[in-house]
Amino acid sequence: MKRRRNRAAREREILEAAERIFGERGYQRTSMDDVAAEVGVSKPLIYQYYGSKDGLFLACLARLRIQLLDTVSDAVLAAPDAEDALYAGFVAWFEFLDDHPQAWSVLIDEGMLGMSPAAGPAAAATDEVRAAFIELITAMVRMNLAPGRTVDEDEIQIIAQSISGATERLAIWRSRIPAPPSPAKVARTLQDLLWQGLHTLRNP
Amino acid sequence: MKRRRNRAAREREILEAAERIFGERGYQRTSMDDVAAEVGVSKPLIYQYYGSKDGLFLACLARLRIQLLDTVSDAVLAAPDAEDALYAGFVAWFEFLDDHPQAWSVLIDEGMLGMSPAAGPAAAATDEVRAAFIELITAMVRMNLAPGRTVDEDEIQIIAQSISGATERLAIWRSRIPAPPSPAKVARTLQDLLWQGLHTLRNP
DNA sequence: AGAAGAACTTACTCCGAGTAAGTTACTCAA
DNA sequence: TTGAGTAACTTACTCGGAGTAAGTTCTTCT
Repeated sequence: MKRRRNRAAREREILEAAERIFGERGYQRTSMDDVAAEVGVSKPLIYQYYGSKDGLFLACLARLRIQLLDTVSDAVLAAPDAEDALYAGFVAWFEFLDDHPQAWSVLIDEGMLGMSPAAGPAAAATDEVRAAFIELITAMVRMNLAPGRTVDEDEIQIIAQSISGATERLAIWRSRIPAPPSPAKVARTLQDLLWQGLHTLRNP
Repeated sequence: MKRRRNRAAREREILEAAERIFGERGYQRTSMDDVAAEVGVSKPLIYQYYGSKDGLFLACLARLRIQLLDTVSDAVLAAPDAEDALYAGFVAWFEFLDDHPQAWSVLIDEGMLGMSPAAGPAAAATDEVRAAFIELITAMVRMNLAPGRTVDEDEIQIIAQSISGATERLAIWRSRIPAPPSPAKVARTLQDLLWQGLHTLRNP
């Protein structure tokens, strides 16, 4: 006869198992029965706590998102100036993903880059994660822009979206090749690529 | 009593219906029965011709990929110099996607950006599409690099991946906002952002 | 002790991918 | 022009996984 636990503890236990299994097999290949079996609990209990498969996945995503966003934000805020902030943000991003490979799997597996507009509630939450990053990037872009220049909102958005897309794709690329360049190397190349442009944007 | 058609004609008919329905509802929300009903044929026939849902989706993707890649390649090759090639490629990319919204849906809905590493055969084919673009971008990056500078392979890859990611994310962003900036505007901003950096990359 | 509610399970339904085994229309050789 | 052979097509399933109805058992608190 198995010992019962209170709800909060069980939820945590389920979440940890889900994070691990989603990380290993991806969203599609993970069944709720798998998670239930891993925790040693029956499926309906998970439904009671998380509502649906999407709900469970979202809960995993939320945790990881907070960790990642905090890590990057902290690095950015700790930087002495605008140029360093951008670089530090890049480094923090790639290092976090190196250090949390399973987190990464969850984030990309139709969590972060499965940007499918019509692919269920998970996609919506994913957009929320990304929106937070875009906001952070937008702030940095503003700080980095040539002083005294007027640059319109569209341009800032275009740049922020580009940087977001670039870092996401780079992360995926790095995770799939045998000997990826170091976070510092990637961050520096990105920095070199963008720095000049950010300071010399023509007016519209 | 329904008229039978030969295989090639039927395959084309199925492919067109699939492209439309996948475009409207996305991969997940489309069932093989839906497609079969749309064509007015039974499900096993589709399985006979395309093997699986992934197979059908892949076939759609292949067609679209060829169109998109051709369009962008043509624009790039027609440009008079390296700087224009990059710009022309960007414009062609965004214009194509504006003109083929349903194609676009298929491409991103875990087709192009549903980059899920473990999300089935479709993901693998998607990588193939992207690889072709990366190759094209790599060639352009080489042409655009500061003459006389030695830049290592890693750096070129990093830059190409960044540009690929940036354009993909920009495409998604544009498709989701009410009044997106014109292809020309986006292309020019990207060009301005990258041009300086490409020509002043430090050596490693 | 025993009532009340939280934690948990059994035993389903339903839907969609994929398939086995057959049936019907077309075609071409005699 | 007919019937053998084959390509086109269908009916009627299986199977697995998401989600649920209706309970049962443990725990706590008076």
